[in-house]
Amino acid sequence: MIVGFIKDLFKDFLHVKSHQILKSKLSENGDFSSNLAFLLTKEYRSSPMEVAKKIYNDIASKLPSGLRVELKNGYINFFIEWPLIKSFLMKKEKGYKHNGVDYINLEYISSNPTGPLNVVQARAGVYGDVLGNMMKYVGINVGKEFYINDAGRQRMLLTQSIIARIKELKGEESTFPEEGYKGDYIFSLARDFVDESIDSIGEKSIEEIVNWQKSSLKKIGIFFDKFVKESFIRSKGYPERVLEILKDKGFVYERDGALWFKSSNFGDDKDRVLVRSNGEITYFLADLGYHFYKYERGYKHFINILGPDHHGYIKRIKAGTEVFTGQDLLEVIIVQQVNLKENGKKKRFSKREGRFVLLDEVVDLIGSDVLRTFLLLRHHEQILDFDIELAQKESMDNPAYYLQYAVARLKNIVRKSNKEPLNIEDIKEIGESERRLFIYILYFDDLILRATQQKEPHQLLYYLIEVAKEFHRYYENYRVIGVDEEQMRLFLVEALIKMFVKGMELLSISVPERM
RNA sequence: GCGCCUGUAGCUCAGUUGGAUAGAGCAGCGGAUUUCUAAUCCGCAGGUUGGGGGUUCGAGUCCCUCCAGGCGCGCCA
Repeated sequence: MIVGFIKDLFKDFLHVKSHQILKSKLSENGDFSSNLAFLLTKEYRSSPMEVAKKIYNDIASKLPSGLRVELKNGYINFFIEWPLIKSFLMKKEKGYKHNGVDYINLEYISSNPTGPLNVVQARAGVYGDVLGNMMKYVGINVGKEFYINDAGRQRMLLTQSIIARIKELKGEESTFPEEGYKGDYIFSLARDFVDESIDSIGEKSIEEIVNWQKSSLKKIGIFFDKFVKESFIRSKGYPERVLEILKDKGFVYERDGALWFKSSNFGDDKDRVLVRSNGEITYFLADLGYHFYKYERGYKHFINILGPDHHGYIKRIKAGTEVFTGQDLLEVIIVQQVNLKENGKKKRFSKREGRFVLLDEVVDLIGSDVLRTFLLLRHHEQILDFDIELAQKESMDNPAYYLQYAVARLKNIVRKSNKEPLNIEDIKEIGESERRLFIYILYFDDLILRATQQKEPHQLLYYLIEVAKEFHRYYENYRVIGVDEEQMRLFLVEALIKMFVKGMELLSISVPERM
């Protein structure tokens, strides 16, 4: 935690809110810089450079060995030299001080079990998965959860669709439900359950589809701590319990035979139905029940990752949750859509019509590493175009290989060298190129913390690509094996391997031994 | 109409909760291998950050407005 260490030098200036220690872009400006002087020009009534000088006088006596300071244009620039790098590398603990909430529920994908997973769902999946991994890495206690909507109307439609196909198979007369599911997989389910009793088809087909989904998730390296079924939530009476609380607090009223939640009190466009006039509860009330179940298990903060078509849902689910927790505990993150394209032209994506790109197909075609990288390569609020032909054609240019190749080169050096890396205590000096790489290693934990706080996993991917670039350049210019510095450089090589392995584990990109 | 998101190089995108000279990949052009893996590296070229106004030491980033695109607005989930 090099950034925190530098910031601690400025103990007298903690009141300055937007003080930042930034990683410098240009090496002439040092490794890190502080913008503090700019923020204090008013208070000190003098120019940034003058302020910087005063600040420097304050901290000069506290500077540890290996930390050099230069003042430039009002910036306070820090140069990290080997003695300081060494002391950081020798520290055992990461030194994260995460403040506040540390028991977080992270819910993502949460699809209807009405068909196999597709590429669109995989985006939110990969995003949530990596975010969860990073949270765990920085020491936050987080539960990754998948909510299975195995109840309600969509389930009924699924069952009806299958029954209709079974009748077709048997040559009986049947009418396919108007909004039924038309995908090919319905035929295969129909064949599986052709001799099944009508009553059990619903449950068995859901079971089957959930298994498909779980195997797809495994295939692309997305993992959950827990799966929760809507049917479980309903059978345990959670929706009713929430309903009672909402009633007690006076947020429920009856109109047209239905029960409504006063979500408009919380900034929603209009009120929302909790119980339909036919007595059935809505998806919304069941979902509130699910959130109550999360709350009951002691979670202090909930994060839901949803698709953009759900943004109209945010207000009401936040409002409902706030009523029974008494606090604003729910945070909703929208991961933007994936546009499926075919030869540059936009393709209609509809689950019911059965026209969508199956996750399994894509993974088989381009591989999990390439797909994950492709999905993580953009900010989650950026719409992403996915063209399967193009993705296949360009898969060789995918950054996943660039990262993996760097690791393969590193591991190859270790294999081929017959020497041992130098003990860190015995390393007296390093070159500038090595120093730059060590700085990347030092900053790694800071970067993860930043990416986690901002909930932007793509930052980690970009960072690893940047380090890989720095290493590939190093590799072209310096030899490890057979030179005087071999053992020192072996130490660097092993440190880099550790960092890449850690980073790629968080991203669930596989680490090759050779390529 | 209202709400949310987006607009940065020919294309696809990064850009530090406002920081120094806006960066990468692809595409284009030109180079580098008797030495640990060329799935690599180096160089050249490419920009009115959608338009306009504002806030300030400083704006791609914040505010206002206009333009363009996407998504949502159900007693579906």
